[in-house]
Amino acid sequence: MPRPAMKHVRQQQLIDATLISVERYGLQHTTINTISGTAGMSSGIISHYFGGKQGLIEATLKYLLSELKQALLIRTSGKTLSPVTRLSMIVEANFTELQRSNAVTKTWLSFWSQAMHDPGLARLQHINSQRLYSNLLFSFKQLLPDTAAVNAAKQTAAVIDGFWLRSALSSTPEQDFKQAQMLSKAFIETVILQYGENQCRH
Amino acid sequence: MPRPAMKHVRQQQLIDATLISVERYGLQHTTINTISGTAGMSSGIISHYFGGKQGLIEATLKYLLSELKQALLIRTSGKTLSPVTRLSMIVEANFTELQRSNAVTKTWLSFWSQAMHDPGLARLQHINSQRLYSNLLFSFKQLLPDTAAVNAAKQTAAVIDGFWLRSALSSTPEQDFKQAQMLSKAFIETVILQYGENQCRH
DNA sequence: CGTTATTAATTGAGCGTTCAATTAACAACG
DNA sequence: CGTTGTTAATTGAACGCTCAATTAATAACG
Repeated sequence: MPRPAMKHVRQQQLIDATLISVERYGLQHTTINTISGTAGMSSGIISHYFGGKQGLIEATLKYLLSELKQALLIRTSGKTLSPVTRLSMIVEANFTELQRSNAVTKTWLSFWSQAMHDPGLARLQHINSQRLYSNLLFSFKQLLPDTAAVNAAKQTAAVIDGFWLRSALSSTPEQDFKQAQMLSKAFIETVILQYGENQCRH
Repeated sequence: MPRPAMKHVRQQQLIDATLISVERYGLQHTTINTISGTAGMSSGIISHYFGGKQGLIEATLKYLLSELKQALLIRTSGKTLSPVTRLSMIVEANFTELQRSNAVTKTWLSFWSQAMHDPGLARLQHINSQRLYSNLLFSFKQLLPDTAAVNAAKQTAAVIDGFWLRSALSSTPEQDFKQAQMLSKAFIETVILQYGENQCRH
């Protein structure tokens, strides 16, 4: 059955199966058997398409990173948005349904803890962390003086990641994620408003 | 060598060795051999004192939780502090030298990802998360109306956890932690000040 | 000498990787 | 249109390794 398109399909199926397996068993107890079993294939296929378990793990992380990137692009590219609206879009991109899903939250957390000991994963994690900051900074600079914009961007990045983390670990993730999104946007308003107030008094 | 005090000492030595091992190899590659080797003992001792590897892991997490609790108590108990000062103390307690150390950041992250699949660890994590929020809420309620205080406490908890996470994963943790502490306090000032401004206009 | 503390060796389950064998699809050819 | 050769896709058993737990032996006290 030599089908050239098969490779692409199989790889995505295995990535999906990895997410499901991590959701069910955690990364620690995810084995090539739990993954290949979930995908309805045999264990050998993983080494064949990804060179080994580690290769599949990294491919899965890259997939999540690209999904996060696209979530923002869909909301912004081609459109002309006000800085405040664009900041809202950044928040929303980080709280999409996919990002809130159990499978993905568990996977992100597992990857983060692994990233501290794996230079390859650390690099990917760092790129992602920087991207959030850069995106925020771009919009804040259109609203605030540079120094204030830098601080606002750093604080907002922390708020988003912090809310995301606390929601993911919460016993009621659904409602916590929803409120997290609101409070993140409220936080941005506060930061901007605060500067306006200060300016009145100076 | 039956020394009654030995038990206590050995247990703490093994907990310390666990932290060192997690720092060096990550929780994933931390084995009873890397721990007992670091402690200068043999592997069997872990089962003897903790019933197994998992028991030692949980004891180590409990140790970190108690250290975090004490860091705040030392800064507040017995003293009469203004609400704003107390909020500063809460921030500082979450960014102590111990909490910033490589061994501890790696350990926390590993535990968090495990907590999503281990009810025992999840319970401990949840208690800790709630404690930060409760502590913040207590002081904010002395400064703001209830609704505003609740939101401020949630946002501040997210800021602290978010900054902590981003600093821990940063390639320059030292300076990032330092700035994180500053910007966390700055946010608290902003929230309080912001409310004062609003009141003038209403 | 009995008790407790500790070690060192052993066990057995679980894991990722490898690879020879199998299957399925297409292509070339008569 | 059927036969055959070729190639890619896939399987799953076998292998070697790692690790947590167990065990029995040793050492240090009272």
